[in-house]
Amino acid sequence: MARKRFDDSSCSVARALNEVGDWWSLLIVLHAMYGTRRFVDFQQELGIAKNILCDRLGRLVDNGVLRKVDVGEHGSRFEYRLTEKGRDLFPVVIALRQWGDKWNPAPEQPALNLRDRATGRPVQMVQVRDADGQPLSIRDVFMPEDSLPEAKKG
Amino acid sequence: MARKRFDDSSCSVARALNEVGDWWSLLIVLHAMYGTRRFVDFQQELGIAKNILCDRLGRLVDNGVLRKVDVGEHGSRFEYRLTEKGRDLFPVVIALRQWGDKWNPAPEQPALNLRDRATGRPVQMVQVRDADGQPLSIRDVFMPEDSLPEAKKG
DNA sequence: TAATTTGGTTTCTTAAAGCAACCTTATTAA
DNA sequence: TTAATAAGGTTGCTTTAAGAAACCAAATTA
Repeated sequence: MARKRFDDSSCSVARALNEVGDWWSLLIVLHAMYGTRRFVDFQQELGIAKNILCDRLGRLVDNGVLRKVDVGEHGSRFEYRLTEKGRDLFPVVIALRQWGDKWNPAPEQPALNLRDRATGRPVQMVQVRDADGQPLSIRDVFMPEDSLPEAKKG
Repeated sequence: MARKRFDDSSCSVARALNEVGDWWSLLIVLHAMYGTRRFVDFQQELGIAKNILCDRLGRLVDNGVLRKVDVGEHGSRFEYRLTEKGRDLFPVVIALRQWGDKWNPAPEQPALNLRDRATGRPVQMVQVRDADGQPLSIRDVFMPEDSLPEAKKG
C-alpha cells in the first residue's frame, strides 16, 4: 500500500482521515457505538483479521478514540470503550449511515431506525444548519479566504 | 493491501465506506466541494499520484458521486463535478471537519469557518437531533432490534 | 488436569499505493 | 510553422500494508 500519511497536513479533514479514515477504523467505532467492547466480538462481527484488528484498536487507543480498560481483575480480559473523542464521531457515523441508506439501500435491509430514547421518536437527518437551525446545502454557504485549503490560497 | 470489499455487506455504513471510505476519495469530494474540478488541480492540491487519482475519479464517477463533463468542445478537457449524491456528502464532510478541528486542531490553522451565504453567519455544529431539533448524544438514542447489524441479532 | 477462551504475535502471500517515465491530443509561444 | 507546454492519462516497477493461518501464553471453565 505504501500509504501517504496526513499527520502534518494543514487540513483537519486530512488529519481526521488519518485517524479514522481507513477501511476498518470507522467500522470499529460504529460497532463500538452499537455496544461492542471485546476483541473477539469486534473480530467476529467485522470479519477482520486479528492482526489488523490489533493494529487498528491500538491505533484508535493511541489517538484517544478508544480507551483500553482492564476488566476481569488480573489481566487478559480487556474492553475497548469509546472516549468522549470517540463518541463525538456520532454525527459523522450517523450522517454516513443516512447517506448510505439513501443512496445505496440494501433491498432486504431496513434503513437506520435510530430513535430518541426519551420520546421514542426517530431522529432527524443529519444536516448542516444555519444559526436559526435551517438546513443548508453546499450552495448556501461560503468559506472566508482564511479557511480555504493551502493550495487554493496563493 | 488485498482489501476486503464491502459491496454486499448488509451494513450501509460498510457499503458507504466502500465508495468513499478510502484514503483519497473523501478528500477528493472535499476539494470538489471547495470548488476544484480539474484533474491537474486535484493532483496538485492533494499531492496524489496520477494513476491513483485516475482510479479514484473513475470510481467516484462509476459510483455516481462525481460526473465527468467534457469541456473545451473537442475533447481532452474535462471537469469532474459533484452529483446530487456527491453533494449529499456535505454533512458527512463538514461533521468530519468539525471533529478534526475540535480534536486535532492545527496550531497555526484556523478552524472551519463556514458561513451562511444569505446572512453571513457561521453554521452550527453538525449534530444528530431529535424530532424537535434538540441535539442528541449517543446515550440519548436507541436502535430497535431490526436495525442492529447482522452479527448482533442471533 | 485438560480444554477452551481471550488477546495477541509471527510468518507468508497477495495486492494496492506511490513514483517515475512515457504517450496522445490541444493549446500557446517563438 | 514549428517547438514547447499543458491536460489527462497509461504502463511498469518498487515498496508496503492487508489478509490468512499458524502459533502462543495467561486465565478461565469443565
